[in-house]
Amino acid sequence: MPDPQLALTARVQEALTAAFGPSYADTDPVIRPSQFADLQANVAMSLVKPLTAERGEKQNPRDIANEIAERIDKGDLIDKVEVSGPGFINLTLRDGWIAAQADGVLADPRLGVPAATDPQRVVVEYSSPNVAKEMHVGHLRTTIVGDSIGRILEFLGHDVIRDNHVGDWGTPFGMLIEHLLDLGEDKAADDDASVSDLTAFYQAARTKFDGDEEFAGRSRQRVVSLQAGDAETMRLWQVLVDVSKRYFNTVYGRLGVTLGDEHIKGESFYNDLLAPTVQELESKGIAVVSDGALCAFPPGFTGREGEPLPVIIRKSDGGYNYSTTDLATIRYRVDTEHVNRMIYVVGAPQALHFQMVFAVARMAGWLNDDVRAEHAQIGNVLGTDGKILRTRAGGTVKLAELLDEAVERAGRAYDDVNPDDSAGPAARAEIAEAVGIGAVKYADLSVARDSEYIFDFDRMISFKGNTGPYLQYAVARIHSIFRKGGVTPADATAPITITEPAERALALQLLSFGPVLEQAGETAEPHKLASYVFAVADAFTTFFESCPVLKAPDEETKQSRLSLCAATLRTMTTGLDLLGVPTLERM
RNA sequence: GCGCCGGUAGCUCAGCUGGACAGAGCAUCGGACUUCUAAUCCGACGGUCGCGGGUUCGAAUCCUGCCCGGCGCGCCA
Repeated sequence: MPDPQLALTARVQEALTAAFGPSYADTDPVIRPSQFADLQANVAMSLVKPLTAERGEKQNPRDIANEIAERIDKGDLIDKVEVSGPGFINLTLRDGWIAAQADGVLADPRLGVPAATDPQRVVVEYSSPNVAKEMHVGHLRTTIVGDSIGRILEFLGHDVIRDNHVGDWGTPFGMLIEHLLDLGEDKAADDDASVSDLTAFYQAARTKFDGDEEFAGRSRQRVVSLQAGDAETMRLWQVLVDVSKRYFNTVYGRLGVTLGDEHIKGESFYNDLLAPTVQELESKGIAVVSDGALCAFPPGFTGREGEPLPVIIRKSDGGYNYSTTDLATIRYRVDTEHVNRMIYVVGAPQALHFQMVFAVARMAGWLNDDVRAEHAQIGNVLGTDGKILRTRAGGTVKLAELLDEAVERAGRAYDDVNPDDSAGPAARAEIAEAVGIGAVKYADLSVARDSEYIFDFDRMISFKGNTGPYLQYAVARIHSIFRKGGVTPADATAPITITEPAERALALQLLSFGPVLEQAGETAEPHKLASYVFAVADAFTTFFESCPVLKAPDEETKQSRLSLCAATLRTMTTGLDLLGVPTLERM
């Protein structure tokens, strides 16, 4: 158990029992980070009331703190116990304990992160682009954040089902298929520009649909054929899907995202499940007809005039919509995939939609306390002007172009630092790619996912401060030490000893990887992991400046520091990998 | 009207399982390269935590009422 907070909690609880009796055995000692020690126990103040009642006279928090403090068994865990202020108990850990725990981290393939005791099957739904549409910045965050959530939960030992809920069904496909026919479908099949520029393709279809009655009519007819499963229509539909999949995979590959074809379960997948889902809702009395549409009215949701707000599950024309699909999806995941948790990594504007769909799913009994669904809200991406990010021309920013620019900027930054290009163009290209992509991803992952965030190239690729490049650089410097020293990180297994404050701070930092990951997984918030990796890098650079490794004063110190470097390296690379940020051996 | 997100240092953001003087990065200013990568490090400066009540020994954090910005709200997804 390398987690200092847990270790101290147990130790202080023993003291609480010793001081006040077994009824206090489960009292939370409220161990928190401290500015005056490693950690502090804040329990004394909150015990004033119960102890006053119990003892019949007014108790003083400082006295209570002293009663606890003098009963704390320091053992090999605690170095110092001090009571200060109104009743804070400051706790300083023993250097030897920290070192021993760091040794444990180094020796553990899981870096001291315990595997989940109650592994869950969890669906992470993310990215979810639309077929026949280009991916834009809006997809960036859901893709990157969702991927990291999946990686984190998987590392924690959960059974993660990645789910790319692509928009590959519904009314738009009538016009898309007709437009494809007008262009000549053979053009699409072999990657022709007419479809590879998906945005233009989609917009052209849209324009025709809005302006050409004959085309619009054909399109509506085509939707009916599609819903009916007409073979020729399905074939054309498949052409569009295949082109789009190839395109998605190009973007995913470049982003280093773990999504593949096997994770695609688009809206079309649930087509056959829509009718049975609706039927079940009807038979359970949840769905009723209103204004010709079949609706469910979850309690507590009202519209503009205070009237009950419906979830429409079958339109008055008999067709289904996205609420129907989402409900069928939940039902499928519960009945067939037997999941415990569903995480929807989707934009914040859809909050109301998901609240209502989840409410209906609870009414239907598909969701309950053991089967949870949560909307991991993703805030909008803004430009430096604070408005929704757009190109100068006012269009949506294409993801592929954005990544190109990031890599280009990273390349230029590399040139500034390394003007003679001594490592050669291949190395330059590799570094620029990793730094550019890593910068974009880290910038996205380092802010809380539900807040809007301002996309600013200059900041994310500035190589200073809390950025991807800074972290990659810290990793590269550790690699450099091993290269120069002629040893590999795997060879560093000597025990860690602590003599310098920077060593102590770094080793202590390494012990928190597990608790941080657990928290990030619980709340589906990768930015907590990002903050942690930055803190490790920060502790490392301080160590790097003040504690020479290869030129350490003696051999034992050198070996110890190599071990510390190795543990740091693995913690950082693992942490960055769970964020999906690439690392480099040199840069 | 209802719902969601935000309002914390000049800028970008953490902190919000309540805890001791509110943190980081950038920017600004001042230092550090015969030493393992200076794409670095050390230091200084900088804040009515949107506003008012309430709960508490203690509130940026919890409750409540407002204000400001953004977004969403019957048959598009």
